[in-house]
Amino acid sequence: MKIATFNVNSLRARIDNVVAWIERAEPDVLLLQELKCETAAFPREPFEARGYACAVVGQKSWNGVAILSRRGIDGPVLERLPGEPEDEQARYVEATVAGVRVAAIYLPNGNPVGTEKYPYKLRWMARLKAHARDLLARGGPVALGGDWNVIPAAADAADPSAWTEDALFRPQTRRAFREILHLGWTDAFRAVDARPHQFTFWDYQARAWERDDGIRIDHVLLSPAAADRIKGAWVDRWPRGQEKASDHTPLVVELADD
DNA sequence: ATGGCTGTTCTAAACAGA
Repeated sequence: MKIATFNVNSLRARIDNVVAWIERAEPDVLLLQELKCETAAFPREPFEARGYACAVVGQKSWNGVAILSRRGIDGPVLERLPGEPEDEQARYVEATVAGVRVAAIYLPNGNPVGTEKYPYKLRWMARLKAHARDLLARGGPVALGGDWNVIPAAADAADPSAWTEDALFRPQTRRAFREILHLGWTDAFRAVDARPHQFTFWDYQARAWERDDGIRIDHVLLSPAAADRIKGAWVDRWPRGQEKASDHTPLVVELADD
């Protein structure tokens, strides 16, 4: 089963790119972030026509996440991360696909540090940690995939010195990410690929893509029962080189079928 | 560097992203 995560930076602006990539890569499950559209405006037709069921949590203008699956979607569908009921931002959706519990997450960016945005990011990570512990307690295969907005280590940035005070790389951010890993999760990409500088995001500015000046911030974390089934994990750089590309590119994780 | 791009939007001399 191929599970992919892709921050599309507006699905309506990117629909041709996303459909072209699906036809090329044929993921079984696609976790989308930054839909930038309301749930009712989600373009289901091109996906359903290709056999994908859709679980969508959208929001006007910003955020928005979805799970697309060509192996069906089973409930219960969880449409928000527990722990802060007043949080209205569309950043979490979780459902079951072929016996695997999968979540699409869009973790807050947190910049600029020094505003309310950074504490919100840290609270969101604490909520995710608590929920990740509950998910592990169930014992089954789980994949938490998405735009984590975390650079885990210096090897995950072309120029780590440029990110030292950034919300994506501050020690507090990396510590919160490690706390989740240490519950028993596996960074699927790092489990199979030790090479530095394997990026999933390149800024639109300053010819960052052409200079390979990127960061690795899109991740799939696997529970032990899922990690035992890893067949491969790779970054697919093809979409980032296309016209009208998102600033992110997909990460794909392949799990052995039961 | 109040820089650099790209998207959505109360079409902005704005705001957010990362």
